[in-house]
Parts: sequence; C-alpha cells; structure tokens
Amino acid sequence: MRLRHIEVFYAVYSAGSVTHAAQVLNVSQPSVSKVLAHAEQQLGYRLFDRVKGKLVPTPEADQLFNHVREVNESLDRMRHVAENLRTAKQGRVRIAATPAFGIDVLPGAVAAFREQNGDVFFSVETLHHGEICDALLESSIDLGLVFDPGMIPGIIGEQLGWGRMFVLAPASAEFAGRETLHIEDLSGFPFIGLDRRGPLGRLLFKHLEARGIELDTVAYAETYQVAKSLVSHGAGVTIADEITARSSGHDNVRFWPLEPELRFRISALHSENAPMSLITLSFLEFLKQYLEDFLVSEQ
Amino acid sequence: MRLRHIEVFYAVYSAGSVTHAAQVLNVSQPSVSKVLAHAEQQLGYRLFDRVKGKLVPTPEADQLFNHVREVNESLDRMRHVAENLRTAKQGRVRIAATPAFGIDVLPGAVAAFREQNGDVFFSVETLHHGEICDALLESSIDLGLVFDPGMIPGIIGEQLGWGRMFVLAPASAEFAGRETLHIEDLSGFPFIGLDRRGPLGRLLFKHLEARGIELDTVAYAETYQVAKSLVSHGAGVTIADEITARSSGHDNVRFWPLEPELRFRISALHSENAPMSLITLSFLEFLKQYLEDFLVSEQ
DNA sequence: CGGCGCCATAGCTTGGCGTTATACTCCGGG
DNA sequence: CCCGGAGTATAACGCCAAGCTATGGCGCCG
Repeated sequence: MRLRHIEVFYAVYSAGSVTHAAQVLNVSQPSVSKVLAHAEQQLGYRLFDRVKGKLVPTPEADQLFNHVREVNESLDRMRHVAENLRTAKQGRVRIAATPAFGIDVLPGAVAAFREQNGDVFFSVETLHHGEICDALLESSIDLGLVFDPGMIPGIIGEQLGWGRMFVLAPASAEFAGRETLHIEDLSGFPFIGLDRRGPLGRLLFKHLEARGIELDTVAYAETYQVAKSLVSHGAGVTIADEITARSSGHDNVRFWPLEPELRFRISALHSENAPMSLITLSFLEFLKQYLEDFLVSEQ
Repeated sequence: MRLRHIEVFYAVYSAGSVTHAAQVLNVSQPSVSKVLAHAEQQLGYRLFDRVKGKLVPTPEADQLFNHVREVNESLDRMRHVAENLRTAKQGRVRIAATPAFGIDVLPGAVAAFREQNGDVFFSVETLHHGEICDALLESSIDLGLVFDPGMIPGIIGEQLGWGRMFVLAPASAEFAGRETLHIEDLSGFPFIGLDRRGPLGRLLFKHLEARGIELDTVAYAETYQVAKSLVSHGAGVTIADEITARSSGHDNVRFWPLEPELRFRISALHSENAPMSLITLSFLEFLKQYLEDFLVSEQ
C-alpha cells in the first residue's frame, strides 16, 4: 500500500465520495478513482461497494480506517516537526562557556534569542577551557564559547569578535578621571593575579613578563569573576577580560582599558565531525551580534 | 515528504550508510542516494553531513528520526491489519486459546467441526491471555478462548459456560473413595502453585488468601498443563481448572471437585470492530455445545 | 425523456524511482 | 608512494504510477 493509497482512501472514506475526495485532495476525480481502484487491487479486497453508483464502505474499510487514521496522524506530526526544523523553530542547543560568559552574556543572549524564536530548548553550562573541548569532542555539547583558543584537532573555531583587557579597581581608587591605565600605574597597589592555566592568564603573564614588570601580587584567582569579586571587596586591583569587566554585579568596581592595548579573540567552538544544527547556526549568528552590542555598550 | 523518502531516510539512518541501506531495501546504491538527496532538497535542509565521504546524521535528522520511526511503526501495524483482513476474507477461522484448551478441547472441537462441515481452513495456536487480546485487536485472529477475562476495551466476550476448580493428585494418593476434596485436605501434601499472572492463578490465590490457608508450595508452574504433568510425575498435588483436569494425557492423575466450589467463566473473545464471519459464528455455536458435552462427561 | 450527479474508462504526459556505468574521495596496506 | 577497497555522487536511460482531459454508463428526479 503506497502512501498515495492511504491518503486517497482516507480522503474518500472521510469525504464519502470520490468526487468530494478529489476536491479535498485538489486533484481530478478520475485520478482518485483510479488510485482507489489500484489500492483495492493491491489489497486483494474491496474497500467500497459500488451500490447504485455510490460508494459504501465495506466492513474491511471500517476496520482499516482506524489504522489509516493513526498513520495519517503520525504523518502529520512528523511533517509538522520537519517544517519546524526547516524554519529553525524547534530543536535543542547545548552550550558551554567559560565562567566569564556565564554570568551575564550567555544568559542574556539565550533569553533574547528565545524571545524571538519558537520552541527551542537550551542547555547552558559553564566549564573551563579544556572541559569545553572534551565536551565538544564527545558531542555532549553543540557549541563552546571561549577566549583565545589554540588550534585543537577535531575542533573548529569561529571568531566572534575581539575583546580587550581592562584594569579593574574599586570606584574609590585614585584613578578617577583617567581614560586609560598603564600597567605601571598599578605598581604599589595590591594586585590580584590570574591562574596561568587559562588562555588569558597565559596572555597576561607573557605580557607582564615581556615588559619585566613585577606587580605586588597578593592573591591568585582561578576565574576572572572571582578576581572581580575580590576587587569589589577591596582586596586590590586586577586585570580582567572585557566580558567580565562589563558583566553586571559588583557595581562598585570601575574599569579602564589597559594601555598598551592587550587584545584577545572571542571564539565559538564546534566539533569538526558533528555538523551544527540549523538552530545552532542561527543562534551562533545571533550571539555574534549580541556580543558586538555588548562590547560597545557604554560602561 | 513522500513515503519513499521516509522509508529511505529510515533505512539510511538505521543502517548508517547509503550502501547498507540499499542492501536492506533491496535496491541499488545510486537509487538510495538520489532519493535521499531529493528528500533533503524538498525538506530544505541536510539530513546527513557528507564528511570525508561518509554520512553523519545532522541534529535535525536525529530529531526527525524519532517521528519517522513512529510513522513507520503505525504503517507496519496498518499493513499488518490490511494483510489480516485479506486472509480473513478467505473463509478461514483463526483461533487462539490459552494452553489449557490447546491440549484437548480445541483440537477436538476443530476436528469434529471439520467432520460435519466442509473444507474449512483452521489456524489454531495457544497464547497467553494478554497476547490473545493483542492478536484480536490487530485482527490476526478471529476468536480467542480464555478463562475469566476482565473487561478489555475493544474486545467483546461471550460466555460459553462455567468451569470448576479441581484438585489433581496421583491415583495412588490417599483420596481414593472421596467424592470431593476440601482445601484443608491438602495440608501436609507438597503443593504445586500456579503463576499468579493469569486470571485463574489470581482467582485461586485470592481464594486461599481469603481463607488464610498456607499450603506447602514446592513449585510454581506457568500453565496448568505443566502443573498436571508435575503431579503425574509425583511432584505433589495441585488445583487446576476443569478443562485441564479433564483433558487427556497423564492418565495416572485423578481429580476431585474442590470444596467449597470455586467457579470461573469460560469465554470466547472477539474484536469489537471486526464482525465475525459466518463460518466463525458457526464454529462458535458448535464450540459452545462441544464444551458443554466435555464438561459433563464422566471422568 | 432529458438534465444532473457520480463513477469508470481511454489516451496522453510527466516525474518519481529504478537500473548500469563511471568518477571522485578517503583510507589503509604493500 | 601508489593502488585497491569502501562509500558516495553523477550521468544516461527505462518503466510505470499518477496526474490530466474527454467521454460514456448508470441511477435519480423533475
């Protein structure tokens, strides 16, 4: 029994006549007539008795119809899903980002994206750089959001934009009125250093080392958020990424662009082997724009 | 999405490659390749990513596959029903009964019916209670023969008669000369219990439980026939239905009516949706009479 | 009796799906 | 480093299911 047979039988049984079924199906009456005859021939029994020129369903047709209706219903559901997938109104996006994005950028982007899109399921988590790569390679997430990734085999990075390093200090510090701050300006202040295992920690470390600068490091923080919080509580000053600097929370912390400028890439990562879904691609585009807006916002 | 697209997608997704899918579908590889490409073109997105010459399902394909599987399942059911309807038209009677009937009553009735009627084709099988209902609902049998069925939606039961529970014990046991046996008479004898999933197993269990009787159960049997056979081999005594008691085989087993009397219905089941054929109705009447004769026969 | 409604048949066209032959790509082994 | 195997895609062609229009048969009713 071909799909066409099922559709035609359903229409004829529902409409009660070949002619009406043909109108419902938007085809000619002879076409329906022929397909129905073919279906009966293949089945080996009549579905309708031709009595006085009209069609009367046989008991077999009555029984079969229940099952045909089920088939049609599951077909409708499937077609609906297929259409939603095409217009990217449905699906699942699993994202992991480093903690810096988790506090503000990513939740904001997800919420905004869900506003303007349909039934999309998100799973969001914060992981460290290496864990994100692992998760991508084992396909437990679809997208990673990181700073300055190196080249990792099996993983493709797409640059979303540039960020700068900022000096973070309490609002009460002596830097009021300054437009930018130089590293040397920090000498004499207690400094909160960054764990050297992350890409940005390394970046900053090399930057300081190259200039032979020794800061009065009083603490190490594992993530920039923690460093910012320490600054907020008066433990000292720090140098952090732009995302953390601009994220909400600890509003008594002010920030100034570091001089000379220290830039880093913001990248989205995805697996080389697992293709991204349309909805993930769509979110990626959205995220790019969202990040751009976020980074140019006034402090 | 045409039916062919669905079939091909299902096969490719399941088999993991176009080549294997083509083997499963018994068509050539290029045919599958082309149909799949056509499906993707119609859908508007890729179902598989061509990476290094192999196919990798996209997340969209993962989503869609669940629904496609549903469609395929309902299609299979429908085709099954359609096929059953075809064979049902050919003047055959398809019966299933619980094992108790299969050993003696049903074969006897079928043979006798065929004696006095013409060339009727019978298909007879023994199934358990739930399987009989499933088979009726999908029209793979015309008639079911069971003990004490509950109400099942879509299935009509017709009472054929009453049966009693009997005590079965070896001919050499100490019950010679007794007309009936009480449950208490069984205490001290090793007892063969019945699986509690069937209607009669439950009936007996409740009967014993209500009287607070604990028997020395040394074994459980799934069917009454097995229990009877165990009795025959000297493993103990049991309580079984009248049909099993009176069925031939294991002639060294004697049986006594259980006191107090424990009765159960014997019913024929048929589907609510499928009208029984004339020959099936005719056999049903015959069976009713045959059962009546069987149950009053001297032991 | 003739118009109307409904279904079936005839003849034609088209496109979906099948085939075989062949080319391209990736990968592992000699 | 080249070659064969595995897997996919493309090309060229054939068949038939299913679409169309036109027409005919049958029952009903004014």
